[in-house]
Amino acid sequence: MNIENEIRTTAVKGLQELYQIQYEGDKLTVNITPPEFSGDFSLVTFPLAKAAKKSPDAIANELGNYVVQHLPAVESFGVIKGFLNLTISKNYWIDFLKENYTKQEFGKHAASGKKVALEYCGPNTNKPLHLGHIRNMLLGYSLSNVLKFNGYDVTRVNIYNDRGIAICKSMVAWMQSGNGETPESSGTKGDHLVGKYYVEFDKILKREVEELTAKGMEKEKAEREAPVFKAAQELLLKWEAGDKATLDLWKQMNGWVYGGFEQTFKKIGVSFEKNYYESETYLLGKSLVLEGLEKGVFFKKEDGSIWVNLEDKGLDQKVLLRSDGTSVYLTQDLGTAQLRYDDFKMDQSIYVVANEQDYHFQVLKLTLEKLGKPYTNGIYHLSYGMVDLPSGKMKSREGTVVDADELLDEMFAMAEMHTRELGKVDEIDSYAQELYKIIGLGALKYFILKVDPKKRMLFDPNESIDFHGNTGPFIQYSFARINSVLRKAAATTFTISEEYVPNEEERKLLISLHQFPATVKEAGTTYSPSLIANYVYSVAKSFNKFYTDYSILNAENEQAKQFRLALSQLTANVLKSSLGLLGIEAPERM
RNA sequence: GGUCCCGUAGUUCAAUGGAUAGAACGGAAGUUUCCUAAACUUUAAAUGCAGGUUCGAUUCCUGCCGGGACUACCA
Repeated sequence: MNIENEIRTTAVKGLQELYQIQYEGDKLTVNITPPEFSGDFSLVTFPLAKAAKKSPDAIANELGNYVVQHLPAVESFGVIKGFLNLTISKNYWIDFLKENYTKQEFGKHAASGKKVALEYCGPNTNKPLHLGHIRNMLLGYSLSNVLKFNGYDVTRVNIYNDRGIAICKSMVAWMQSGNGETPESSGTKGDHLVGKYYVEFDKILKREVEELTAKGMEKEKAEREAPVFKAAQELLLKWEAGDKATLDLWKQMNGWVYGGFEQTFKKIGVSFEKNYYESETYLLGKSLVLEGLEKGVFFKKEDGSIWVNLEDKGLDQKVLLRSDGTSVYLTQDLGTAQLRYDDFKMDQSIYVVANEQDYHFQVLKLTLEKLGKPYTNGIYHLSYGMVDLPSGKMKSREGTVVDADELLDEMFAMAEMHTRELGKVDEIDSYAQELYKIIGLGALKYFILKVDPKKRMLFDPNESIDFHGNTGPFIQYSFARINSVLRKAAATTFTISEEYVPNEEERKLLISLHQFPATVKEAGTTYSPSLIANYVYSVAKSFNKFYTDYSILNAENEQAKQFRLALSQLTANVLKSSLGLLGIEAPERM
C-alpha cells in the first residue's frame, strides 16, 4: 500500500473519531505538495468544513495532529489556508529505496486471473498502413503492456477487413492494367502494390466518368454506370458466390498485403497473438441476425432486409442484412464479437478504434444486448482521436495520407543524422544501425503516446519530430547516462545508511519514483498510456536536475555515494519500465 | 436538421473542482579543466465570448462564436 492511500485511510479514521463523520477515502483530495510549500503530500480540507461544522484551518490542525500520532511515516504537518501539508519521515523514504531499488519490475502486479482480449490495428487489405494506424497500433500495444503489468491476462488480436468492395476495386484495376505485376517482379512491398492498384482504380473510374458525362450523362449516374465500377461490383458478387478464379486472385492479393503488413508490424515493434478475418466471421454474423429475427428482437421489412430498431435507445433503425441477403459491416462485427468470446471467454473485450466509429460501437453494443449476449457489458470501445494534418483529415483518395513505412524510415534517418551531428557514432559503431532505430522509434512513439488518446492530435509532415525537450530521446538519453554511471560503479547492490539525510532534490526524485505503481494503475483504469509518458518525463527531468547538481561517483562521502547509486538504480528501473510500457526501448548507451 | 467531440502562450501538448494554469519547441540571455551538453539555468508569452453553480471553475451547467466527427442496404 502506498503512502498516499495510508494517509487517506488514516484521515478517514480521524474524521470518524474527531467529528463522527463518514467519509470515503477516495473522495479525499490528496496531492503532492507544490514545491513552494514545505511538505510532501497535501490534503484539502475545504470539502470537510460543512460536515465537521468547523473551519478548514481548524480541521487541518486537528486532523494533522491525528495523522502524525497515528501514522508513523508522517513526521510533521503544516497548515496553510485550509491545506494540510504533511511531511513524510526520511526513514520512510530510505526504507522505500532500500526495499525497491533492486527490483527490475518494481510496481508490477501479480496475475489477477482476469482475461482481456484487446483488438487493435484493424486494417483494410486494399492499401498500406498510414499514420492513423500508427496511432492505433502504438495505443493498442502500449495499453496491452500496461494491462499485463497490472495483472491482466491480455491477448492481442487483429481484425482484417479482408472482403468487400474495396479489395475488389484493387483486383479489377490489377486485372485491367497490372500485366501480371507481383511484389517479386517489381520489387514493391505487397501492401503498397495492392494500394497502387486501388489508386489506379480511382483513376480509371474518373476517366470513364468523364467520358460518360461528356456524352451528356449526369455525374452520379455515370459513377454507377462506369464499366470499371460495374466490374468491381460483379467481382464482389462472384466472390460471394464462391467463384474459384475470383477467390484465387483475392487470396493472392491479400497474401501480398499480409506479407507487407508483417514487415511493418515488425519494424514498428507490435505483434498479435491471434488474427481474425471478416471473410471468416460474416457468416456467423448472419446466423446471429437470423437468430435475433427468430427471437423477435429484430424485424424484417417488406423488401426482405432485416433491421434492428434502436429508437428506444435514442438511436435509429439500423440495417443488419441487405434485401439481397448480403451482410453489412455491423453483421461482421457481430460475428467477430461472438467468435472471439467463444475463443477466449474473456472478462473484457477492448476495441481500439478511432472516434469516427463511436456511433457504430454504440449500435454494436446495443444490438448484442438485444440478442442477450452475456459478454456485452465487457465490451469497451477505446475511442481515440484521429490524427489530423494541418490541411485537415487524411484522405487516401486525395493522396494526403502519411504512409507508415515512409514515416518510419524518415525517423530512422533523422535519428542517424542527429547522432552523427553529435559525434557519437565512433564509440558505438557496430551498434549504430540498431541504435538509430531505437531512437527513431522512441521519438515517434513518445510523440504520439504523450497525447491523451481521446483527443485528436495534429501532425505536420513539414515539421520534423523533435529529439530534444519533452521527447522520447530525452528520456532514453537520461537512461543511457544513468547506465554509464552504474557501469562505472561496477556494483549492483549498495549499502544504504539509515543515517543518511537525503537533500531536497533526492527527496523529490524519491517521491516521484514512489508514484510509479499508482501511475501505471491509473493508466490502466483510464486506458491512457499518455499518463505514463507524462510521468516518465517528470522523472527524467527530476533526475537530470539532480545529476547536474550533485556528483554520484565523486559524492562528498561514502554514505552519499551509496545512497545515490541506489537512487540511480531505481530511477533507471523506473525509466526502463515506463518506456517499456510505451513500447519504447531503453538503450544502454547513446 | 439531429447526435456527439473539441477551443489553454507564436506552435505542439499538460493540469482527479484546489494553492501563483505547468512543459516542450521557437524567441532572448547564460552554463563544459568535473559521472555522456540529445543536458542544465534565467527570461518574455495563454484558459474564444457572456452568464450561472461553488469557499474555490481551464475543469461542472446554460447561451453565443469558431473548428471537427458521425448521422449509407460503404467497410
